Amino acid sequence: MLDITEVVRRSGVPASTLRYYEEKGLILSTGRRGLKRIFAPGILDQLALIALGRAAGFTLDEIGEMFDAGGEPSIDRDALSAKADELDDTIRKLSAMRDGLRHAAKCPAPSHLEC
Amino acid sequence: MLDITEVVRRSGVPASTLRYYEEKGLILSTGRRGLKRIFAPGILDQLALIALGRAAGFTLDEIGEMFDAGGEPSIDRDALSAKADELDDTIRKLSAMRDGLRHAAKCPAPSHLEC
DNA sequence: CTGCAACTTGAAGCTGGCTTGAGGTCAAGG
DNA sequence: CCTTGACCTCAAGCCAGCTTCAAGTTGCAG
Repeated sequence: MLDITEVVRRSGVPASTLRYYEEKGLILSTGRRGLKRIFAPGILDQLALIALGRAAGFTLDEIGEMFDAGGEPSIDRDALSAKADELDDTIRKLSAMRDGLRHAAKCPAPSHLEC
Repeated sequence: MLDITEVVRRSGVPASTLRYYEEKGLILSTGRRGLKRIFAPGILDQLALIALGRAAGFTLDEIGEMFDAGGEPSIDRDALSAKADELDDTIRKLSAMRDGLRHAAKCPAPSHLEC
């Protein structure tokens, strides 16, 4: 069991954000020591997952639909695989962009037109 | 040459957004017909590029640094390849997440713990 | 020449995702 | 037992990225 200070230290996520996520129902604190929130160790993976989802362009609400407050994937398998497909699409586009950038970075032609 | 109405129709990007992008210096209108902005045909690719960048998690300002208002990649090749590396990293993470989602969607175990 | 629909501008407003601030509460050290 | 300081709550504020609104042009149909 980790108190909030420890979670902040280990995850790098600010306490204000943890409270905000809890309020939104994305995470769950398992109790209090005095005033301080206490979290289960799994919170760390869960926060990593949320960060990942954000990087993937999902909103907090969408992430909330994909995983319950305990970090378990949603029961709605269809929704999950739809999100996976969305991700696949995003990944393909980003790969194209990355290749484009790398080419632009290397290509010695003064203007891109001359390639 | 396309007038703004045509650009809206073909790109799906609202006029208000086009004006906003122009104000920010991300795109350039090449003139006016009466009041109406006129754009070069390349604007369509450029808008696609901006959408891509946004999906990749770049801010409008970052996108503005990667490409000039004409849509040509920035001269700063180091910056471009740095962005490409960032993208690579993002892509790796998203792939991991996609695989996780797909697994969760398929795995028949009642709880994820039992895998 | 008149009307009017479609554009224009500039400013204000909205949403998502947090952060900040004022004022309160607790537990641990001295 | 009392101070201290880290946490608490609740409300307000902030930034990015747009959208909306009021009021003003303009080209074109009739």
